[in-house]
Amino acid sequence: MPVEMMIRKLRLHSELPDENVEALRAVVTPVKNMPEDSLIVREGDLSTQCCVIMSGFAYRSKVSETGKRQILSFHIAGDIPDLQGLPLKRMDHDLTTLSPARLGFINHDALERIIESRPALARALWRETLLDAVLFRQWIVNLGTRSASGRMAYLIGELRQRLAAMGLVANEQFDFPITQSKLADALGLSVVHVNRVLQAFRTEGVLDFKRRVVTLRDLERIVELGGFESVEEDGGRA
Amino acid sequence: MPVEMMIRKLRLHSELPDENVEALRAVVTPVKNMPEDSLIVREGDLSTQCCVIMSGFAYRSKVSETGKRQILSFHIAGDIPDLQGLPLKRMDHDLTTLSPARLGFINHDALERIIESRPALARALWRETLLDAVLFRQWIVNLGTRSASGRMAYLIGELRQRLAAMGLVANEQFDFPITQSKLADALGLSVVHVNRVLQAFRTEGVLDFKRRVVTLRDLERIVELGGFESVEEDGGRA
DNA sequence: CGATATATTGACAGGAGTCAAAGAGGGTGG
DNA sequence: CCACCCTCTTTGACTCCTGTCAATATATCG
Repeated sequence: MPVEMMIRKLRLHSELPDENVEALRAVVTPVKNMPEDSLIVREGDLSTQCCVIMSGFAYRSKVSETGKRQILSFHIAGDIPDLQGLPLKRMDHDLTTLSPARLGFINHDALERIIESRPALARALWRETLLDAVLFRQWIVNLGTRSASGRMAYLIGELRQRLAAMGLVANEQFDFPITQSKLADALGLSVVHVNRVLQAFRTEGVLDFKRRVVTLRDLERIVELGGFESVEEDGGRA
Repeated sequence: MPVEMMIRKLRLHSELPDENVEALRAVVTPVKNMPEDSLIVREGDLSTQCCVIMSGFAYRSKVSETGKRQILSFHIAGDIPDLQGLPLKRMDHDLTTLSPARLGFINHDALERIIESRPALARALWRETLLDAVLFRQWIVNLGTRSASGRMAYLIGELRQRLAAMGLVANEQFDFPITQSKLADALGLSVVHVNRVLQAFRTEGVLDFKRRVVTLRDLERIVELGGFESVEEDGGRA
């Protein structure tokens, strides 16, 4: 049951009665398989449903008027990357698969109906969209205050933590099928420089980024370089 | 009635019955005057109330482990900059006054009580927190894709638009009492370079940043430099 | 009118971008 | 099974935007 990832993540952040969880589970439509680089929703679209990542990766991005694409965030199994579309409707960015992915969908009308009578669920979803914003703020700090290698280390560190919470890290190694060009778009760097940073990490034994798989060789250094600090340990719960 | 700014902003983004607005107005406590550079809430705090800016400016910031402070956003009259504290409770960043400011406060318990029976209001607040996230995403694009002057132009352009929506821009001129050092922290640049950019803008007749007041001399250029595009014209309404 | 914060300048250094070309990998079709 | 192609990665040379350091000028304020 791949919906479990989503449930797991929600319950990591909010207390939820079983009944609410069941109601939510019931409105997730059958899974759809999508190849990599498929646009799920486009900036400007009016959303009528939101998507649940069952497996694989997705990313949100925007292109600035300068023509450069900025990747805003990466999403993993369990995430609902366009949940904010429920209240906002109009998408302010694109959502694309990074790898082949299995997606579930939740129709907005159906979701509205079930949260109407379930305040705890409504609140949990609100919190979920705000935890998203927490990551954006951290990303701003990352872009604004760190050097190229620091940014890269931070990205890997954050990803590792989120994947670990979903049980997707084994032996300090995880799947992350991304090109250096997309890394560059996420970090606000040039492809060439991303390559240089990765090379350095490899030769210095910090981490290895081969064949869609990241291997963390010196977690200590990564945490240090990325100035990474643990987040959402309690999901901000009171 | 300085609460009107907040009401005005909410209604710009969401349809709200008069009754809801009255209920909301009723829970805003009397205004408190704060001098500039006063910390309103600190990272790590558990919020029990949220604040409404009646007049003046505030900013949200985080310090990265490198010791550098990153300013995440600026807030103006009408904003509720820590609204996300209602569902999240634990603050992930600081909130500080940029200028002397008049603030109102809304107790969380009181707010919970009034939104419990007013779904439209609850939804409006949810949307408000998400519009905040829209701005964060744009800021990520700004930091990740633009040059120093582009970032500066974008900041000014965004601020102008938000101030204009609150009726705080006259003759392409508005109050913005900030030091170059804080601008640097917001833009991810050094103070020296911020100074250079501002100098250039001044001599090229793009804009003037004197004595806490910004004068836009060539809006065309600013929009062009900042690649600024209009947002929240409809607040994302369906 | 000092005292302190802020703004401004100049010289210099260096991280990251750009350009261009060469390798590697991974598919695909014959 | 190999040749070919296309995308992605890697390298090297060179440029330049932005940071750093340090000194000076200007504001602001009690």
